[in-house]
Amino acid sequence: MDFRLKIWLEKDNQPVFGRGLLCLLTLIRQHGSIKRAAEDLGMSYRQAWGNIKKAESRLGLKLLIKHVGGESGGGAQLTNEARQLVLKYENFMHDAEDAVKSVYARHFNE
Amino acid sequence: MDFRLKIWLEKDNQPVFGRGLLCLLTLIRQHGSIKRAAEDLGMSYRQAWGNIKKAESRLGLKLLIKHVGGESGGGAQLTNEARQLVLKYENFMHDAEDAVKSVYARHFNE
DNA sequence: ATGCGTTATGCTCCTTTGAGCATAACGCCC
DNA sequence: GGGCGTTATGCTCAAAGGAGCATAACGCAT
Repeated sequence: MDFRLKIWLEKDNQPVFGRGLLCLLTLIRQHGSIKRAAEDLGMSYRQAWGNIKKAESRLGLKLLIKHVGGESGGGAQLTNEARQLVLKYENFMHDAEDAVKSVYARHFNE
Repeated sequence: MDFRLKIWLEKDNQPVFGRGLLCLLTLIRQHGSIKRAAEDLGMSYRQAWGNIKKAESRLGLKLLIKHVGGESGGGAQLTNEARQLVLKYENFMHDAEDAVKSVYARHFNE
């Protein structure tokens, strides 16, 4: 017996940031490209792009600075707001998981 | 900005108990009937019954003692194992929510 | 025997969600 | 100008999950 946990941020009762975006933005930061980040996650570019757009719309802020055409074909970089959000959510999720883990141990491992 | 949280128990990497079953079993206990519990939750009897059956199969134990026919047409009662599981999960979830709530406050409310 | 209310179960329909295809636009490089 | 790689976006298809309908079986009450 084990437990699982999902945590995400909401704004106006709509989901705006969860583990999916965390992974996506982290990889975009590494690669400088939405396309390659999506491939790394095994998800379609189509979905990655749509998720980001929806989150941006709900949050009311830009997460990515994107440029199309040029030397490498184009690319994407995280805005300052996106970097801050990634950091905040990452720390929050990590601490939350630890907290729940200890609560679980207290309730289930005797 | 706010957060949301989902917690459930797993066995062999398969979900076996979450908020849905908690509500369902609690209402079955009150009403003595799967049908009326499902109606109270606004879900179909079909789904309620299927969820319970699947959980029983994955857990490898009976959650309900059911009888069909008779005075009131039939009914269902929780087994001892079900009552224990409900209690354990309820306490675990409650404490986990409190814990995450305080983690959230620490990270987001300054 | 008939009726009633509940459990038990299959089947069809609808909605959601993601996958994948097809383009278009763009800007560097040759 | 042609090719390449990336962003941008619409469309179609398949898979999953829930809703709801249609029965069947059962056992008490009348």
